[in-house]
Amino acid sequence: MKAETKKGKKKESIIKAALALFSLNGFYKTTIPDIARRLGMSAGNIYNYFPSKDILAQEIIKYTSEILGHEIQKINLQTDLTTHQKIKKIVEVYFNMATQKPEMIEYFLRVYLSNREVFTGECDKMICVAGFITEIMIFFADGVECGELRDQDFFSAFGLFMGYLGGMAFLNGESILSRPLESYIDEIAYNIYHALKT
Amino acid sequence: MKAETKKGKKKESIIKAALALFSLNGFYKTTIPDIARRLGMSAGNIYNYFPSKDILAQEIIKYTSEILGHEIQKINLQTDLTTHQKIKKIVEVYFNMATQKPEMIEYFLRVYLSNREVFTGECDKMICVAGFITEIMIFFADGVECGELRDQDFFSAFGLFMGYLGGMAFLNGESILSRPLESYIDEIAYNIYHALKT
Amino acid sequence: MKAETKKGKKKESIIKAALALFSLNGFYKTTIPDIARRLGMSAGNIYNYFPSKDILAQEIIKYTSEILGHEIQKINLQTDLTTHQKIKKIVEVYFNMATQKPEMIEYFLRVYLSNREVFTGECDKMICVAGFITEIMIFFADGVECGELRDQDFFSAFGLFMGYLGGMAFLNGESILSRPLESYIDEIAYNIYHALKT
Amino acid sequence: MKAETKKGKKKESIIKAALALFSLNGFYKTTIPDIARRLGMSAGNIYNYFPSKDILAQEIIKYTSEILGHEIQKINLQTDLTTHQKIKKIVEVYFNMATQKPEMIEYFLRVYLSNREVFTGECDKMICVAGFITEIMIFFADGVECGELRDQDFFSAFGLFMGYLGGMAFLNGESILSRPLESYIDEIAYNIYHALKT
DNA sequence: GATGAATGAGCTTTCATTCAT
DNA sequence: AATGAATGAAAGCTCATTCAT
Repeated sequence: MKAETKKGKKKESIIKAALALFSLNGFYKTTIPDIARRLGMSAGNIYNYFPSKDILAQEIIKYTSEILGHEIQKINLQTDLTTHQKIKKIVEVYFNMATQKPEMIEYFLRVYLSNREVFTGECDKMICVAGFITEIMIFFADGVECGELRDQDFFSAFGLFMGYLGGMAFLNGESILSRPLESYIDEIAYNIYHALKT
Repeated sequence: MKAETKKGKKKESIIKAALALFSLNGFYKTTIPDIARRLGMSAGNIYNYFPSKDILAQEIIKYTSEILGHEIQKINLQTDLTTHQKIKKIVEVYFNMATQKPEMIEYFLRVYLSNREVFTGECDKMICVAGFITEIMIFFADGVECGELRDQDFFSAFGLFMGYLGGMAFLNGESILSRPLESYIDEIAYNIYHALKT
Repeated sequence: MKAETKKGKKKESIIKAALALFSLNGFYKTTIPDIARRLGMSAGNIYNYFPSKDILAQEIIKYTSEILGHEIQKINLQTDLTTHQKIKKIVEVYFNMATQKPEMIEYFLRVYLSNREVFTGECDKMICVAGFITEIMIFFADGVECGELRDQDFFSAFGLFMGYLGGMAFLNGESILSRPLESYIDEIAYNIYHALKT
Repeated sequence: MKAETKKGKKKESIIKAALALFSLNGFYKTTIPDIARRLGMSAGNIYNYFPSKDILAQEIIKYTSEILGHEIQKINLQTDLTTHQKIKKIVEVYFNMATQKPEMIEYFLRVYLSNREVFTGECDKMICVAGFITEIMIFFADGVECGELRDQDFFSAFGLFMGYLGGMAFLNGESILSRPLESYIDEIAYNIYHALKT
């Protein structure tokens, strides 16, 4: 994503607009004209930047995965933290996003995870979110290495982590939780830690 | 669902066909003619049983939620089991479904959780899956009462449980897991138990 | 319309129900099931009495025309009345119908006059309302004969009479008139009389 | 109706085609594909100009009302004419239209007056034909002011005028009249004048 | 690059009518 | 006579995508 070039900048603005709309209204309920309108450009012109709606959706998930991955990476780099503290930080970052800039997480949950038929080809088998998954892998490997986490199948831990956080974000989005999402951080971090610790 | 009447039987057969197709291809990629074709009936006739595609989708989630709820209920009624054993049973039931009759769980994950705009009205705020949620609530309350589970916010426990299982089912559906889903039962039950225990 | 036979009675009840619905919602916005529902019978059964929706509509106009014609006939038979008085009576009858049992007049205006494609075959060229037209003809001929009305082309008089009354009924139906329809009787009878008198 | 712009021109061409078809075959018997076919364009494209069939029908009545209103206005502006002469002119204009370009008048009679459910919202209560009605109002007020017409309820006069002309146009359309429509001009103008004069 | 009119395929839904029961 | 499930044809409308300008 050479956001420096003019073309790169425009692509990113389209990605942002489409991300907002897709996450809010769903992939199929968002039309290309909708996206164009939000940007004040013509529908046809979007095709000068992305060859199809599907490809646009794929680019969005890559973009989103990169940004979320970066956030986890920042935590992974803080080597002075205990694993429990890292877990808390990750939950915190995730929940803050879910409440303050919910588009990315909603996109994950409601567009990427559901409309599998859209994310084929280059995006098969979660390749397009590899950046994000890798950072979770690193977090987990670190925890295992320093003896704080049990050495188990990675996906077993990954499913717990991401399923749990996603589930809570969903419940929050549905206004079902009795308290603000952020107030759950401590107990959820506690639960995750106790599930995974040695 | 008076499946005894002729009309009830037909309704159920439509529900089953639609469930299979929706869970496989998504709500918007499945057309009413698709469903009709699978049943060998005309598209128009489906409207003699369900007034709209949306309503059909809502009836399906009710149907599914009832069946899944029953499965959990059966476990809840086995009072001789420890909470850890119950957790294992629930995971087992869930994973068996996910591999053997994946439609229901896939429907939950890919249709119900994602296409929120479809589940409005009568189905707002997860009302249509209340049957299922209630059973999980009972499981949790029992565990707390007998002292095996920590008394925490229900949704905190619910999100863990369902997010985790859903996450694993998803990874399995994407053929990402390195082992068969069932082989994860023990370690996942272990993780959940340690996350929630006192 | 042998209303005495069982079949005749049922036919009439269908006609009445259909008349009410067609005049209220229009021919194309009224469905056969709508009519059946209003009668508490099945849609299919209606076809045991009328071979098609179009034919039903045609039978209705004949039925209506007969009844309206009878009303005019009653006035024609009152030989003691002056033509001006007869005009007043006709206007009165018409407006009373338009306010108290508006179905027939609305049917005339909004179904019969507009959906010409429905009234073909047997009903071409207003044959089906001949009964009514004939009575107006008689009224006019009488008026001419007794020297009160100018002898002009019948349709010139007929158009005035019926167009005028229909127009007023329409305006009334649209709630556009500033006063109740009945309050117009005198001035309208006056206008008609002065238009047609010798 | 900015007919100058390209889009305006196209809109007008759609209006004209739809007007012709609606007036000939009725609103419900005319399909969007019918209209498109007549224009050699695709059905979908019509929706780039009018958001729905109903709205299209409403635009047509506005368009028609404006044109008919203009014709009356021209007569109103001829201050040298007596009221009787004006009436004759109006009848003449109306009948000429009815025979030479019958779409507009047929549209009035068979689409606008009958399919009330289509002309809701912006078009409620004859708002969309206000332009035309206003000119008739002016004609009537002028006639009253100069002492030639009796001062009565406007709708009483309006109903006479328009009901009469509409009725004759209808009879003509049904090929029921014994003579060409234009041949009735004099006697009808006479009738109207004598109905309304002081 | 940018526009937006145009297309065409496809969708949900409706409904008169038929027909087995 | 009566039912109502079933059909099939068609309608209105949407939208990703193309392309002339």
